[in-house]
Amino acid sequence: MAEILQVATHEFADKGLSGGRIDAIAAATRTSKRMIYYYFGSKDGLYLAVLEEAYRRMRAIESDLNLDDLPPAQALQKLVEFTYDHHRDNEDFIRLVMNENIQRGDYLRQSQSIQALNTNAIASVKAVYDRGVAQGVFRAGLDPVDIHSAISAFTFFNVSNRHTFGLIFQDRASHAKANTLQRVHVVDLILRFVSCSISAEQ
Amino acid sequence: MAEILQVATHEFADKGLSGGRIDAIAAATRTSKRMIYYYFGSKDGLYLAVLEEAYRRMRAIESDLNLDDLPPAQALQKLVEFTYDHHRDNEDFIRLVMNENIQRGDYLRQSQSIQALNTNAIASVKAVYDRGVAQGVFRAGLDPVDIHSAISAFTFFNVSNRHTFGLIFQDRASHAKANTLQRVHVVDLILRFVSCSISAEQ
DNA sequence: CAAATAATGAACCAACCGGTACATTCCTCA
DNA sequence: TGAGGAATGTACCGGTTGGTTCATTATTTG
Repeated sequence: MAEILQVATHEFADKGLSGGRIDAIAAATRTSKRMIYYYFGSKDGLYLAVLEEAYRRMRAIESDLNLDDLPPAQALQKLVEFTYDHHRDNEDFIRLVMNENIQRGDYLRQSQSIQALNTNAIASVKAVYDRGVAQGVFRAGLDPVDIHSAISAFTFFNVSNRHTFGLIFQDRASHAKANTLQRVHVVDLILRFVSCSISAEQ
Repeated sequence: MAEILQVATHEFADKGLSGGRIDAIAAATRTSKRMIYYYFGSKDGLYLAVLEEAYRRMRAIESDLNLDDLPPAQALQKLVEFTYDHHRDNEDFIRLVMNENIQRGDYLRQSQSIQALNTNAIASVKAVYDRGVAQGVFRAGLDPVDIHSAISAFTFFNVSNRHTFGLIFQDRASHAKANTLQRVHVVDLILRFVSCSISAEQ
């Protein structure tokens, strides 16, 4: 059953929900199509299980970073770098989320178990941010959710739009650079965003 | 034929390539399925035509902003705001691009006509950025492509991940705020990124 | 006008694919 | 050992869907 989930994760991440084929999943498993329906009931049921499992695994890894041991700026940097690497190395997850957005979040909405997940992520950001504000290195008045959004936006986009972005700029990027925004730049962007000293906005 | 393209754009943006139905498109048109195949040959052919048309329309709108008339910082701000609004108001285009990324850019790659498009966008950014550096308000050493990437990442993500992001944080955002990163913040992020004075990076 | 070509309609098809019926085997436990 | 449920293999089905066949009607063009 774990094998089914694993194969199905890859199939759905690869082809999307409507593009993914139950027969293909069955063929790549040591079990049969019959078993998939026995355990998961329907294609949608399987997809939902895949989605939940992917989010669950994501959270599990994301939890322990021990950011409290570092000064705020370095903690934030570490968080960004971790998120960057993690997204880059888990393309299947990214693609599942993309697909879910194409479905307008219909399946995610069905799953009660996922909703509360990212509250932890926000809590981490908030802790670091508050500490930074208290120490006078971060400017006050920002919403931790916005900081989290910013981090996600970059690291997610970097992976999700790899193909179209890479294609459009491939001529310029004939050099080794991977067509995407480099990690240092993302770190830089975020740190500058929360940083205190800056010229007048607007 | 323009009508077919329009309806097909919506269908593919809505359901994706494999999820979109030729019959549905035909039904929503005043022509017939027979005509779709007469003009576009196949489902893939229609999809490709939709993709090319969407990119073409995108470029057409994007071209004239007259950024040269403004001081660098304001020009950049205007560019960001325009991109933000434009992405937000053209969800169909965003969804098509998402879908194309799920297909790993296979269809975009087939189209020679699209490749050169965003060179203009880069040129705009580069002009503003260079001017800013010359005037001492932007720091030197950045690649215009990275600035463009950053702008795209935010404005695109804001629309593309609306659903999953909104769901996860919906409890927090019971207030009017639309769950996504606000425009002011995106402007702020980008301006801070290119701005000169800032505490030590790292 | 005639010939050729573009445009169109209606019914049809074969493959695909999610899902199921039915029978069988395996495992658990008293 | 035997009863009952869990697990599984095989073969099949019926609706869907991309795509087509054949015939017909406009429309252009020499």
